[in-house]
Amino acid sequence: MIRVFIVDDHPVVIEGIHSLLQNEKDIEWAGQAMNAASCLGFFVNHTADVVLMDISMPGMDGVELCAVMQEKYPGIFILGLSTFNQGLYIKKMMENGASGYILKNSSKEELLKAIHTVHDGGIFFSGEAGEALIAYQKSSKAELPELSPREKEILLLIAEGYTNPQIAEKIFLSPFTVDSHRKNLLAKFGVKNTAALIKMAAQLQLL
Amino acid sequence: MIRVFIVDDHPVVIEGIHSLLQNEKDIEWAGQAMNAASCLGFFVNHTADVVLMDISMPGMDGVELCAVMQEKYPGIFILGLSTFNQGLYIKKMMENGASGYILKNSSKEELLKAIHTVHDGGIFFSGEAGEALIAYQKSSKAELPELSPREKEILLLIAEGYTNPQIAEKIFLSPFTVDSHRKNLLAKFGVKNTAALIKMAAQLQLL
DNA sequence: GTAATAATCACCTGAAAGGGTGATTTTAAG
DNA sequence: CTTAAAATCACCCTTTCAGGTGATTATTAC
Repeated sequence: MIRVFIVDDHPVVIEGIHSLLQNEKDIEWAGQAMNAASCLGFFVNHTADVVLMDISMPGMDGVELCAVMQEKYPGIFILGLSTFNQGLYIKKMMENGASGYILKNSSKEELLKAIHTVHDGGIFFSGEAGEALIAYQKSSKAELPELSPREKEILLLIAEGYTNPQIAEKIFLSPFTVDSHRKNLLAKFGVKNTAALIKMAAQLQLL
Repeated sequence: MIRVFIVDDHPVVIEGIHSLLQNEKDIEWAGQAMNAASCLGFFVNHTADVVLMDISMPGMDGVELCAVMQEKYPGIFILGLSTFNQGLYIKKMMENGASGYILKNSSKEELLKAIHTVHDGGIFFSGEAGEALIAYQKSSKAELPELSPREKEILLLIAEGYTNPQIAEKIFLSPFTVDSHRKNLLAKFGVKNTAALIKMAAQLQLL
């Protein structure tokens, strides 16, 4: 018997998964939560075997919650859950100890398979999620670069449309310095002009 | 008796809404579809009163499908459905004839209220959706500019990091022409350099 | 304390972008 | 058929960007 708990801020999704799982003999509905706090509250006095966790929630998101849960309850398997097929998120979830990732547009069969696989200690990726992850890793060795505070600041100003001289005036620096930071940004992102820089920054949610 | 049909590519969502509505006496489940084509197929021989329509689907998306449905079956009320609270989409759905918009993280009560309101010929916005719409209209006079196919094409290439000469070579145009398009893009977006252009394009999901 | 990183400043050069103006040619829509 | 919009091409000039190289001064980590 696998006790399944779900954290998702969409009642429709909770209801949908509940409904899909309710006739499964080897699956027991442990409970549900609509945000990270109420999830953590639940596990103070209860437990579960597999937690289905939405990636995007108000307040603490799935990525963070995943890390906290794994630290406190390392025996619980976490299965990421999202409508998006965003490689970056999948990667972050996995780095934080999730055992798999499944998209909400998966079939009932796929959902069950994911739960069983994860419960048995395996790793599960729904087809599209796997593709998204691979596509992500291919498309961007991206590895969002480590930016210094100054670089982040200047990146934002560049994105706003300010030129080097304008930025220099704005934050009281030499235009040469601003230009150095700008060039470092290009180097760190591995791109060769501002257009590509801003595009990547946007995709990495840095803006 | 209100016959409700749903179009959504997420089985979990279909199941969830089905489950939420199945005990409502004045609501009848007309059917479901997981994409635009199968939805249009259904309405050839059947009908419904209210259609819950996901905004983001593979192939034709909700915005387009909404327009097609409204043209063919003007008597059917359409209620937009999404996990996102993106003002831009809400606006487009409404422009294409939807009668309202509701987020998937709404409660059962809100869902029922939305269905009834729309069925009675009213307009319904779930709280957050309304806020998102207002926030969108405030934040960006953005009004995503109408771009010609050529402009879209060149915008993408600029975002990829290609320079005017490179783009010219790639699509067999004079560099002067590419530059003209580029300047038109800056004008249409109301920005003064590439950085701001790409940032806006990214925010408007044009990349 | 010392090594590594961040932050700062400087200059040279050529390429690219941005502002302005104007024009011809398709193509689509009425 | 006519009008509007899109697409095409051209050249002026100034600013900004990008590549390369090198250097000094905090700040932080070990």
